[in-house]
Amino acid sequence: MESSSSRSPSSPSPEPIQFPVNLNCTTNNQPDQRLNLGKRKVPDEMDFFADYKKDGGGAPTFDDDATDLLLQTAANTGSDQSMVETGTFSICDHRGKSQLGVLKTELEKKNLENQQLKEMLNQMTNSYDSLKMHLLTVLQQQKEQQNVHHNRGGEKEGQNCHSNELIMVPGKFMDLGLAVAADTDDASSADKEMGGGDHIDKSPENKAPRLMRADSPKNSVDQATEATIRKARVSVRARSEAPTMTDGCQWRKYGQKIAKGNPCPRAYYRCTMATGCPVRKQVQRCAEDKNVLITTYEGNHNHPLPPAAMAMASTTSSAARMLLSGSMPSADGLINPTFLARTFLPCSSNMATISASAPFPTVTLDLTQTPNPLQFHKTPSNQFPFPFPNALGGVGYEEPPNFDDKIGGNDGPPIFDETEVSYEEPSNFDEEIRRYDVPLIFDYECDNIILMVDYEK
DNA sequence: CGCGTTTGACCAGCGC
DNA sequence: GCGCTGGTCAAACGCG
Repeated sequence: MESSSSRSPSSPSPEPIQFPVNLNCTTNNQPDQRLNLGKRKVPDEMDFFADYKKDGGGAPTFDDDATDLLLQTAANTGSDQSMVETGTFSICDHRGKSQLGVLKTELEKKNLENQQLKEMLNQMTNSYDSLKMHLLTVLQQQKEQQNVHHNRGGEKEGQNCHSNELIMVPGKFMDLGLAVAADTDDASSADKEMGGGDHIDKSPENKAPRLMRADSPKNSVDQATEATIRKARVSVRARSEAPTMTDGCQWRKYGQKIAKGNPCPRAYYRCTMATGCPVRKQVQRCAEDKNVLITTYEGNHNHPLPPAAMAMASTTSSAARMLLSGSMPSADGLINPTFLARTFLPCSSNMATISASAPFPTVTLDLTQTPNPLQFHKTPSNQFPFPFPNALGGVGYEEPPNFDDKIGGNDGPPIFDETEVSYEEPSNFDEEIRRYDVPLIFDYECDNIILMVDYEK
């Protein structure tokens, strides 16, 4: 935050900002770089010196210069050149030897602790993987049972009935999801899915089951979830004085309506970043609180997104995938999406809700109650336990033409180093950050940036 | 002149 | 069948 917020807003050339999400505290932003710690070979180092600097524990008489000198001693074992050059050898000699031992012990302790933490992480990852596989297996079994049921009793009712019946039943979004085309990489099919740019899902064929690939259970479930999410909507509630949310995409207004029960007009936008992009959004102010802007996204982008747009898209798509996945049936019945939301989003337990009463499953992200704006969170790796490529809101994993120049990668989304998150923002990123007071959540395992937008100032 | 917004009309779905 | 409602279209309009 320091590097992004302290920089002059009128800085002509954007420099990479170092988000302080640093697992290993390599402290690039620490003012004192004389330690030259970057040459050390320990990859997963921790800044155990911060303890000394903070509370002086174990070395109460240290000042920073003395600490540096001692560390030089430790780094240059066998050579006293540095100490001689500083002219403080006699002062630090005895204290340095004792402190060197303390530091070595501390280093070993931290390495051991680091190893234990790694083992814990591995165990948690393994448990998560096994749980996920178990869930997918159960889902597949239930799906097969449902297919058998519909084959027996639902044949004369036709395909439309098949999907319509399921549409309103919580926990059966999987079947609803199968009713939509899955080939969204194809812009034309995506457009067709949205009604060819005219009407959304008004043709009966759009509701007919069209895709049931006999892939592995995992693929089948993932595809179904993916399709469901394409169908789903994500509603974002945020406080804003602006007429619309700036989410990084380009939108064209194509309609406005006064909806029932809300005196504020509802505006309809479609994405204009690419021809034929099926993504729509609706913007409406809350009837109860005019300061609250409700933005509802629908559809998938068929084009690459700029980083700023990817952030918002990641938020919506992640929420959709998480909560819709949580709405799928489990062995013990319906998994409570609120439970999942509070499990995976503990910092925002009241933020995410899901509605199955609407024609489409709708996820609502309430960002008007963000507890800690401007606070960076290091999320657990299982915060969003499902992959979310190109899901709702469209996290396009294709780079824009100049994406490589900005991110520095050739394949896929921006890759964040596990030990140091570095990211070069677009030219207006600082402005966006300040404008929205955006705290960032990094899901480092998924290489995902999640913008939690709090418009309230 | 091109592009985006506004706004009334139109259409489809749904409930009664 | 009718009316209500949500969603979209498209002509008119404004702006740079």
